[in-house]
Amino acid sequence: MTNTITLLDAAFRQAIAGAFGFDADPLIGLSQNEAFGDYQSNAAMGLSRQVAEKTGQKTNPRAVAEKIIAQLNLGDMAEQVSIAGPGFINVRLSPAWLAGQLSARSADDRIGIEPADHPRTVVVDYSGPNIAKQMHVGHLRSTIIGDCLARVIEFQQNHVIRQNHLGDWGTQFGMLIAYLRSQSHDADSQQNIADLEEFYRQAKKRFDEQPAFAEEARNTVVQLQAGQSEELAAWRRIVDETRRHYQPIYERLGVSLKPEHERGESFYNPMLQQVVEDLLNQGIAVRSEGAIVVFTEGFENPLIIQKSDGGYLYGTTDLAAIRYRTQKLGAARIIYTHDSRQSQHFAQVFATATKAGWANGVSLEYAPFGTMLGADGKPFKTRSGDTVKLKDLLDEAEERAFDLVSQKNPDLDEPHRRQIARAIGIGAVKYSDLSKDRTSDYVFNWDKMLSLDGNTAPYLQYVYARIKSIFRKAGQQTSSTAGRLQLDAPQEQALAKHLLRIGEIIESITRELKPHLLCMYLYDLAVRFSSFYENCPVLQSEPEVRQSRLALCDLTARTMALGLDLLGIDHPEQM
RNA sequence: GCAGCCGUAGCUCAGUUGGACAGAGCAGCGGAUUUCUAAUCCGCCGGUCGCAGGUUCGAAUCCUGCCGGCUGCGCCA
Repeated sequence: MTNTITLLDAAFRQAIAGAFGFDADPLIGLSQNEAFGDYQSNAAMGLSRQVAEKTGQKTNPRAVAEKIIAQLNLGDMAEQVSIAGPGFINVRLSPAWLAGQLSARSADDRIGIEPADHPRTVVVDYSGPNIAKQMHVGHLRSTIIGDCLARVIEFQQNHVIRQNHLGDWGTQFGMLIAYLRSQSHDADSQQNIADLEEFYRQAKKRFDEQPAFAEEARNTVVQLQAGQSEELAAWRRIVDETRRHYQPIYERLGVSLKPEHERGESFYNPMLQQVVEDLLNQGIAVRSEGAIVVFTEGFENPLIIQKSDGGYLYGTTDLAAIRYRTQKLGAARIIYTHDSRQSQHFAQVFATATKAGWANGVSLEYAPFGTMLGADGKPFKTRSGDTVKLKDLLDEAEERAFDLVSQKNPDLDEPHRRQIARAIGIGAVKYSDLSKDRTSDYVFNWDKMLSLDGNTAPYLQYVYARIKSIFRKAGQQTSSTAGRLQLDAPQEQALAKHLLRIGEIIESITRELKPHLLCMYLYDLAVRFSSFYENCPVLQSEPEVRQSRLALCDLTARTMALGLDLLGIDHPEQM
């Protein structure tokens, strides 16, 4: 169903055209203060000048507003349209219209959310763990923000292609493979991820200390990149082992990445030489200080695409990936969810790809995010100053949540408490991250994210569980909630108006790539529902009111469930 | 040095892209419970939007300059 804001936009646009004979943006937005109304148009102030220029007559903004209203036809949508202040036009939606809208949405599988006008193929590049290393907190934001964006854009019925750009190629693997060989680890020996990490440390040390080993490591890279079977087999074992480590973490996190989404750096290896040649042929790349580089406007230092020893760099890989994604995958939009410290790198890569004509008509979008900080305002570390492993973080989240659940609901059996604790603990970690504007750094705080008060995952999950509890008590299926809605209480109207907005939110996230907009929406939904819950008895009401309120509960639950699903957060039936 | 990001209530964060007296949560204070899950709700207190100019009918938002903090910057990714 059409978004309210879109309906108002169309009606006001027509009214402006009718009043003044030209098209203008009605500047429709939510009212900042509900005392004024529900939506407002801010167009009159700006328009008064335009009108004066075109007609040569001075018209004050309030008079402009009056002329717009005279032409405005909102049908049965509005209960009241009024002018306030310098020329704001306030619209208050009518309860009857709201009730009709909600009934229609109630009957719809997508609760009335329209798909994108023009579905596109969208590549989302996120997570990108490093091979032979454990995932740590530094991977968390890319993984969950990227996953949320992929889900939202996919829900809009765009064709989303997830791409996990693994760090699975490069000089470090020569070191590691050479080291493993020297330790005479035979082909069948199974190293777990922690061993690999330790071997890597030792390999690095030996690389720095022993020239002969360094030489061997370099040769091993060459053999690997040339496709020598023995080295390749060793490399595959390392990749497989690392996957055995991160794939369960994805599943535990509720992240939708699967092995089929993996397109690591190694995948682009065969294309790198061609990328460099093409850029040289086009005169975009030049030789400089023995390397092949691309200078981009606004940056002193160039993007290096081939080292003086002939090796390629991650910029080369990123360029090859853009080419692959546009030409082979047919991407119309490519979204990169990566650390904001990469901004310069991506600016240079995008500029180069654009110049080379590899991104014609394709939108290259960088969705950067800030750093996770500890309570001291410095990057989040363990007490001893080490990087926090993602696995340890999730263990602690579940453990803390389990203590809370056990405290609040000691009667449930332990397996059930564990299950709820998983949803709450993981949900809390994800939500505390997703609910902040991704561009800024944010402070990680266990107590706040697990609190049941305030803008937290548990609070949202609690609202969902409460609604489900009502239906359990009611002893009826949600499908029997259909029927006429009546919105008499102010809390019912406030909830209804908010429910109607979900489509607008989804749309703006698709555009702005900001999951926190969904979090704010859901929190507001939870607050409004809680207020409704306090003031409007459901099951004890007269049959008609009861039916109407059950429908409101059902729609709230479905909206909450959808929102949490899009965030990748579980919603247990019971807490 | 060059480039980018940031500075909003004691704390953690919003601020719908230039609109009405700057909003939430937490903490603090005060209320509500024979409840449908109180893991809740309601109220109060709290801000020179880093500072100074400028543009505009109108600025937390745009421009300039300072102050303070973070980040990146040729052969790692």
